Amino acid sequence: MFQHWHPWESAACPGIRIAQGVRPERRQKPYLLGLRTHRTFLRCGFEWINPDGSSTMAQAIRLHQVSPLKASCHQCSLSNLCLPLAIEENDLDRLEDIVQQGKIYNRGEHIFDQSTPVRSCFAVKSGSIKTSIITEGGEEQVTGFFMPGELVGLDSMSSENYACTAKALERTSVCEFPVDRLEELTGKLPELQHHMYHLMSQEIQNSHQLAMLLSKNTAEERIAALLLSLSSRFRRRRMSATNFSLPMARNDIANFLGLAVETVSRVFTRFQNQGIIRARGREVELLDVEALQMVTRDFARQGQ
Amino acid sequence: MFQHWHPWESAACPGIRIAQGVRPERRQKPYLLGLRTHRTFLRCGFEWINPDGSSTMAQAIRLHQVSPLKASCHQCSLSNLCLPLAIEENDLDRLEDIVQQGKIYNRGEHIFDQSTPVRSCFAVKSGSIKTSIITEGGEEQVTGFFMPGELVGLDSMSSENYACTAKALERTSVCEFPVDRLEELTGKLPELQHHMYHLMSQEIQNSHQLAMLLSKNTAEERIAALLLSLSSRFRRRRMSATNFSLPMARNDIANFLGLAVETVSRVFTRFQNQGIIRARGREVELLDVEALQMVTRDFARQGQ
DNA sequence: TGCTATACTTGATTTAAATCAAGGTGACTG
DNA sequence: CAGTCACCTTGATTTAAATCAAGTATAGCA
Repeated sequence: MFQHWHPWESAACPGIRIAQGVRPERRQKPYLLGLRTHRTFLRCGFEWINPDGSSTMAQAIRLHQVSPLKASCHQCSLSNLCLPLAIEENDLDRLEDIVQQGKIYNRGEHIFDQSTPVRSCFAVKSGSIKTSIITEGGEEQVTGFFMPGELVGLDSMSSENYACTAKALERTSVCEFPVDRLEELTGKLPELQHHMYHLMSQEIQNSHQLAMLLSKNTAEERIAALLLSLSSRFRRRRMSATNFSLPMARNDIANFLGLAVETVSRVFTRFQNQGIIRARGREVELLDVEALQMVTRDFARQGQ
Repeated sequence: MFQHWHPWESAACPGIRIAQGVRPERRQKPYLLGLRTHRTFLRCGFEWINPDGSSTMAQAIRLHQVSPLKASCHQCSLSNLCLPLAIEENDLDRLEDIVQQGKIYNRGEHIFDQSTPVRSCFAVKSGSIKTSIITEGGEEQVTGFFMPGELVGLDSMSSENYACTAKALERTSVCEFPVDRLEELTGKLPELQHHMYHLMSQEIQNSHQLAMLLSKNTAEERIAALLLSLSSRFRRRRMSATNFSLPMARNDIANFLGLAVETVSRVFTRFQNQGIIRARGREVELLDVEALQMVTRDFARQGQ
């Protein structure tokens, strides 16, 4: 059920800072609210919301290392996952003409920021990225995690401004596709256009699956689903499906799945005690994939 | 924050039937679970999952009334909301060539069914539609409500099978756009292609907003947000923004927002007691829009 | 006009998960 | 190598919302 799953996220987001002495009112009957992950006020990447409501810009320190090499989708090991997937060998040159390859971002750096003008969408070449949207109040909702070969920024295609912020979870290199040129090209290559439509509809489906998970599933089910999603995505990339390193912090998992960090931690421990997984920090080993699948499906079973 | 909001749904879904004597296990410590809306087992439209796990097909009784008139986007009152919005007057003929206009569905009828081959996407001409996805277990998650001028089926563009089921919430007429011909046309009309990308990215954003709502907001906040979304969409259609009739049942609202029906009912009552709205059945009057906006934003405020 | 089914409401009780609190762990730094 | 900081874990308590239960409207229909 959750096989085809793109969204996932992570990042020991170093930009996060807790505002001091701020007590957001959430409930009708105020109850001393701490500043929980789940509803964390944070530096928005492009601006920092101060406790008094004012905001100050924070300069993003980026490292735009444009590779001297010409883009070469021909040789890319991800060509069967990424956009080249949809293109004939002979048309690949035309994609290479528009792609800017080799930008590298360090952990925590922003690939693009919410509410800034859209220029490009990006394919992950190595590393991983999380995307999140941030409300006026400074609350964050992680909307997805992206692995090599996946396209980031589809939610902003043909919009004025980016709808989300994309942040590198680790040292990450990306290929950049300027949207206007990409649109132009898809107008000429029907297969590429078809693929873009497909990717975008896929993205909608993923997001609906996430909504479903958030609205109907328990903490255990959500986390099991995420682990399985990661597992299958690692497998597709020829990496171990049972032994991997989470690119994201518990914090990000919690935010993505609509849980508190503590809950995520507890579920990990519970799964560990049940012998379903072994986890030490971000290192995870899935010991019993079937059991995990049972957890995600349990709720869908009728009766016994 | 929730101004640009498409998803919404409804429908006094007459297909819903409660399976007898079935007690799905959801919790670790089983607790006599009833068959709640929130996790309702229902006839999937195309098949009915029996308590014993078997399934029987249910024949959809449709009414394909193809209008004798040729499609005329030129005269359509929705041309400033629908696809024609993106097309030059002179190119409109080409859109009219591919659109099949005038199919009418009665309340509860399916426009298309999840897991059946994709043929077309649909624009609502009058009436309203809800889309939902259904799991193996027969659980439903409403993913969106669609009003006149909005496009249904974008989550299935360029896919093999429909990713969701679309159901008429009331007597509804639609225009049908065969996907293959639409793709072909967008290859020739760059503005139309741009618009399609835009609509689809919009759809992704909507879905992310929904995920955010589900994961971070209280019942009151969710319902206030939905009411405001409906309000603004009615306004855009030149209808009263404060006095309207909900096209969907409480049931659908609950499902869409990840709540139990009882909770929806209680919040409606609470809002009414506070003088924010007046509601009698599906008839709703927004008495204090500002107050509603406060509710949705409250959580986003820092401190007092 | 009453019958029936579905939709909606209200109240009492239970629960999963959030919150608060206070630890531990581990990596980097001066 | 002690100090710092971010991240993670565990326990006790609280809470919003679900569940269960039992109504009351409302609409369609014979």
